Amino acid sequence: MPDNLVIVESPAKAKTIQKFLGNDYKVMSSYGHIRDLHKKDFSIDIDNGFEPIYEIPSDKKALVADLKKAAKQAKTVWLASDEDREGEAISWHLYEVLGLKPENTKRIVFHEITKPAIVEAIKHPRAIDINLVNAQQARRVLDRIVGFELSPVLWKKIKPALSAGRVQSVAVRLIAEREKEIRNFKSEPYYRVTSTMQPEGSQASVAAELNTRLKTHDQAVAFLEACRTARFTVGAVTVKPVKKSPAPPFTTSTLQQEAARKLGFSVSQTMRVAQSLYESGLITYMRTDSLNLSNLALGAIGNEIETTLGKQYLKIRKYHTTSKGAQEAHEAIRPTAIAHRDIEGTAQEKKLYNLIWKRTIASQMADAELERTTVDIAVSNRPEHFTATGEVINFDGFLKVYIESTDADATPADMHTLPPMTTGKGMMARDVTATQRFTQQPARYTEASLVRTLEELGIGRPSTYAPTISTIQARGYVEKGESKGTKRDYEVMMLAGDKIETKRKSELTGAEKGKLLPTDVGMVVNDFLMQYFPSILDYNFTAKVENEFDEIAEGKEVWNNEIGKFYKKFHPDIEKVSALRLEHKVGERVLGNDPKTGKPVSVKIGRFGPVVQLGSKDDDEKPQFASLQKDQSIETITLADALKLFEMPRNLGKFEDADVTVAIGRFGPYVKHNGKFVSIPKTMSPQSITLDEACQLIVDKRESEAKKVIATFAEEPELQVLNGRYGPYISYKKQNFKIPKGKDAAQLTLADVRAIVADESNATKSSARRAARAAATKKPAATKQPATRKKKAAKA
DNA sequence: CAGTGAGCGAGCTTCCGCTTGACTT
Repeated sequence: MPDNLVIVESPAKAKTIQKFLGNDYKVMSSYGHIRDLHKKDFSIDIDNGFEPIYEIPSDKKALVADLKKAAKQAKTVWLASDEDREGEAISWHLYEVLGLKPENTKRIVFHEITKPAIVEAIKHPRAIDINLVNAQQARRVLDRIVGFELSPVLWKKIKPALSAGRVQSVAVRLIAEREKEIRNFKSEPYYRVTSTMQPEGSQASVAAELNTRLKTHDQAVAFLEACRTARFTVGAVTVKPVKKSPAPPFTTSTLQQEAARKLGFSVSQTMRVAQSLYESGLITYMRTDSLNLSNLALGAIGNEIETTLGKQYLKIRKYHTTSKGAQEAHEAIRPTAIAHRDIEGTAQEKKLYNLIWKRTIASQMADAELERTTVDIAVSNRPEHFTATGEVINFDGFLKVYIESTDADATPADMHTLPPMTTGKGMMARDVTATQRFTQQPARYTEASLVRTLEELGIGRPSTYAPTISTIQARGYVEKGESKGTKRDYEVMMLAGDKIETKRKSELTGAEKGKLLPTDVGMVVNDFLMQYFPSILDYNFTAKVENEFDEIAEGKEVWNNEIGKFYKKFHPDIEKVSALRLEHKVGERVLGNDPKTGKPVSVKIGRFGPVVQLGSKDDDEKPQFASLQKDQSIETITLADALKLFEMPRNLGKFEDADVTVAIGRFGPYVKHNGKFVSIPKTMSPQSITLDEACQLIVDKRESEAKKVIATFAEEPELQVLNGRYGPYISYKKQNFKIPKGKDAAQLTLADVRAIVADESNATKSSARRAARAAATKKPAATKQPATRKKKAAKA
């Protein structure tokens, strides 16, 4: 047993450091925090200075026992967790739990996993910084107080199992407020005027645009009329050098953004792939807010650029973070060996690695030098003028390797040159076009753009961006989905030759895919929290408490006092709001009265989501309830639409002596007959479907069911060849397998099928399991009702 | 992807940050 025990946070890191330190050291990992507040209890002694009550979670007990044993055998224990608030606390918990002694415990830190950095760190040990630890305890206790006092208020006033917290509630607020902006947005039309011109005596064509937008149809027509007889002359020609600089190397949030834009990865997908690259030793740590690259890495990158591209492409740069609250315990995300351009791995791993490689290289490359030419073209009978621009790259610099993407809809940087034009030269307009455009509504958040905004606000940490997005979906506050656009007409007027031609065209506007949309529950919870707890939802709340944590870390404030001050203000609000007696349920909207019965109709959040209610609970008769459909919302539903929901279930009549009923279930409208269900296709509506149509659906379903089983085998009842929506497949113990191309499903023998199952399960085991896991974590977000979902999960 | 289909008076639910692992009834 070596004399020295080194404890780091991550096992992959431990492996690397073990190599650097050799046999005199044993390097182990704590796997993050080893101790925390109890999972289920409040675990804060309010009356006793907010003393936290810690426990070692059951899944960490074996690990802690191992660490304890190793610590006993070592002469010196080196606590090498990260140099930030959380890392310091991890070291402190280790010190306490392992029963270490000051004389044989050393605290060391490094910001990069390189041999020189580790060796240097060993030379400069220090003691645990208890002020920094206390700042972490304050952070932990504050989050627990906010989360565990606020959430029960929501259970009581809105719906069980909801949650609120310093980070997630602000994330929901951003999405909810953006949606309100969009709902209130009034699009204004305007006219954009473009022209294809050609210098006199030349065949070259020049794309030019008018320097102002025209407001109305009449103004656009008047302008085109003027152009009919106008002369066009080149005015000022300006040539300006333009420099472009590369983007800094990746942090967690910029990696998530670029992987979303360039590769279409979700935030959690990016982290999963990055984790596997990290574990294979291919990239540095993937949860970081640092832009720093180690000197060792800079040397290697410089060498790579110089030898493959040439010295003129090299420019070593030091980037400094500007993001709020960055703790910079690691390096930026980079390849561990820059000479490796390509790696072995899955397609996703290759793509993500390639992205990281390019970004890292580009960050140390020379600026691109461009020349931008702007030509003004005067219109003889109008004050406005056209402008044509051209761009030439004189030196491509970093553009040779990497161009950062933007969120704006793909507008490729159209690099083009202009033909020679000098002041005074005449221009011919081949055509002049006025196109009606509309001011654009604000864009909804994507996962990645939400992460960017949270980071800008200093809310959340690299390790929590992906989990936060999962949480707000799992709670049903937000859904990832498409918003159907609306069709909009616009006009295009074109002057060609002597004629002005007007065309009407139409486009789809506001259609978005993969965007984060607030649900009714999300909206109601946000409104509620904004009304009663605005200080917690304040975008600056985190920044403010971070300042206090900094004071604690510097030893200027005592953490218990700071939490005490907060609690004194916060807790009475909780008491007050819990005791409120509200006339209507939170978020309830009264739509009017049912014309038939005169009873009131209202919409609100029920136990299982948004419902419409007919009648009041004070009536003699019990009120009737019906769930809102997926595309309906509490805020926008009309009385007429709400009343329609009560028409379900409808009894259409009898078929083969059994009732045929129509209803709307979790997965849309369906026909029920004799205990069997058939989905109603989108082309029909549950309100208008006839008995004949319904019977047809039932018969069709029977037919496809009959065709479903292609082959079964007496020897293996669980093995079947079935006909699915996407063609024939093999089903075996709840798993499905593709049938290889070129084989006739009906002709397969038992041996064939067994071979396919054996082969497929061997070949795709890891990826299939990974996919299953992804689906399992994703599902809760997609379905609407938590209660039924849980039952299912338990069964499965 | 391979098939699902309710209830609105049981119970329990929840935070943020560190880190990876993964029973077979």
